[in-house]
Amino acid sequence: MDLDAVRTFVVAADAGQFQEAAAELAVTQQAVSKRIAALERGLDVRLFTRTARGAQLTIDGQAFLPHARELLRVAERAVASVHAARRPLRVDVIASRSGQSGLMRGFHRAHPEVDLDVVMVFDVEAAVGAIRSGAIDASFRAVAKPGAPLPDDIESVRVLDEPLQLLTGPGHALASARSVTLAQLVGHRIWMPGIVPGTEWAAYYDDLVARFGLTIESTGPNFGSDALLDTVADTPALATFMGEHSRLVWPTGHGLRRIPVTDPTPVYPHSLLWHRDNPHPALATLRAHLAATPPAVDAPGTWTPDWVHRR
Amino acid sequence: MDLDAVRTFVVAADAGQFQEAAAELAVTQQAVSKRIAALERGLDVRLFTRTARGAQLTIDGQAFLPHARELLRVAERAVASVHAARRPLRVDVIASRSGQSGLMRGFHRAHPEVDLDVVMVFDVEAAVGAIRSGAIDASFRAVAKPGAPLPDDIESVRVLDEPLQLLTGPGHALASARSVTLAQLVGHRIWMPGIVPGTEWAAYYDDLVARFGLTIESTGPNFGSDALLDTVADTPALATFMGEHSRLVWPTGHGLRRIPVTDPTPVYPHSLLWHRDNPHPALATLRAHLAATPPAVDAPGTWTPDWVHRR
DNA sequence: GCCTGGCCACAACCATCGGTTGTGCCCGTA
DNA sequence: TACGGGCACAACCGATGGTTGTGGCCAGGC
Repeated sequence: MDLDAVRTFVVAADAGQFQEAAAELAVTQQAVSKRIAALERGLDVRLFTRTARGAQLTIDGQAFLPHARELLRVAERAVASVHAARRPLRVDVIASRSGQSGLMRGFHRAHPEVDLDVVMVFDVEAAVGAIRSGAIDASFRAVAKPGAPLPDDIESVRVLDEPLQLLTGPGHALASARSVTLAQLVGHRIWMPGIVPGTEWAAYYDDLVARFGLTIESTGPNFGSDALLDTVADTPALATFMGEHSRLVWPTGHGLRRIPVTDPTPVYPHSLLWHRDNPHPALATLRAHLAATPPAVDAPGTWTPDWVHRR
Repeated sequence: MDLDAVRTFVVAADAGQFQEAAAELAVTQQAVSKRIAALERGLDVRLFTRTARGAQLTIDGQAFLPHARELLRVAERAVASVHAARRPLRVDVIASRSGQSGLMRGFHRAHPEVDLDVVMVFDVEAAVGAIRSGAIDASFRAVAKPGAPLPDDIESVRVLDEPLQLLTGPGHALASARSVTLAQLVGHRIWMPGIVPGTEWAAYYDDLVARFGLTIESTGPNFGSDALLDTVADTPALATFMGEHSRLVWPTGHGLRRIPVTDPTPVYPHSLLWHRDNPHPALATLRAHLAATPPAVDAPGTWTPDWVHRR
């Protein structure tokens, strides 16, 4: 299937004849004829009945036409998604299934007319670089990590404090607890593979460890959340942290438990970052939406690192 | 933009390297490299960063990826729409904006999972032929026209009586009437361009004329409903009939009036036609849906031609 | 009833494209 | 430092898709 052939088909169907379609496409009538013939050969179906006064759609052609138009629409949007001018709002998130994705879903429900592209860059440093270069329009990140304040041209606002929960298998010592305090976690092994030193998320957990004396291991390669959950479920001595709003593919029959953490509740501080001069209209819409659904940040009984930007 | 290149892009993005993508696509690594390079050239953007250990998506590549997947999905559905096996349910309607379209919208709301293709064939005779050949699965038509009973292998059921309304411009003698009787219409000129002798809709209006002594002119070419509405709006001596449920693009500022017709109310009898042996599962769903929303047909005070199939 | 005009398909020809093989460069690792 | 894995470039070649030229078919007019 060739998109040029599909476009030719649509034009010919609208024109009702190959000749006019050829003129519109600035090719010869014979070229149109060959394109349509090739499309028909590829689909193994007749799309037009050729008459002396033009070409008329067959029933199959009629059925195919709206799909062809849709195909061209989607192709156009695909091209637009990588073209700087009038492209969808491009937002970076820390993980596709983590807390800010909920915010984005809410935004999409409230403003379905806004086109969105979601990407993931490495860390807040890369995000800031991408925002400054115009590669992305906004980023949900924790800011700023120690010793690296945000540049002047990057603005940010706290939008969500996401409580961390303890995730354990059924055999874990704390598996049956309704909730646990941070003090209770001292001495337990908490496993979070994939933490990369130097990133803002690593800094967050470093601070958490230093402040409350926890034991967090980030050894071993990160094989994805499925493998992580499998391991935690099968290893009574291991637990892990997980954002309250994260939507994982929840394995059934593993007996996994999500346990709230209290006294205080560690919360991951998501901020929205954007460039001061970014003119994308949808960025203003997103900011207005987030401002209109005021987040509960720095609530009593919650903990964030000292270096987190306050409102 | 070449769909093969898009497919290659998706496979390479999933694989994380060109080599593996090449194996999966049964081409050489060099071919993959060239396809991706061509796609990047066409989009004027870099989609991968090439490393010694594979190829990684750029931010643009990440943004493009879901659009590429969507593109392939739509292409697949487009191909399926003309392939006999497991294609969408293909339904013929008499006009895209007439009454049965409302039924189809209701069906689509109730069963959004059912894929539909809507086509228009010439008349009930062509529809029966298309149903018997398998070109379409069902048809909304008035059956049967005089002297042409339905063949045994075609089944039908009345699904909707659509009242006809009078459509006039603001200067028409009946423009301010709340309703009109058929007897009142005698002597008025009713213009319905595009009626083709020999079709079932022509037979319907022929019967209407013969029974109530109306004057219906079908002279002149049919330039579409827009032109019809324009003419009716500007010509005080002209009116036309229109189905109560038809959804036209309603021109504003023309002062067009829709006036119910009574004593009796002429109704257009839509039936669903299908082939006795058609195994398409969605056809059963459609029939069940229509049966579950029982139509009011042959209601008191309505008129249909004698030759219309009764329940 | 024949001629004419409009429209599409087939044939021949040719440039471009997209595939292959062969090879070189780069980078992470033993 | 040598090695291996992965990607890009070059040369080559068949397939593809464009063009021009031509013929057939059908509808409408003389």
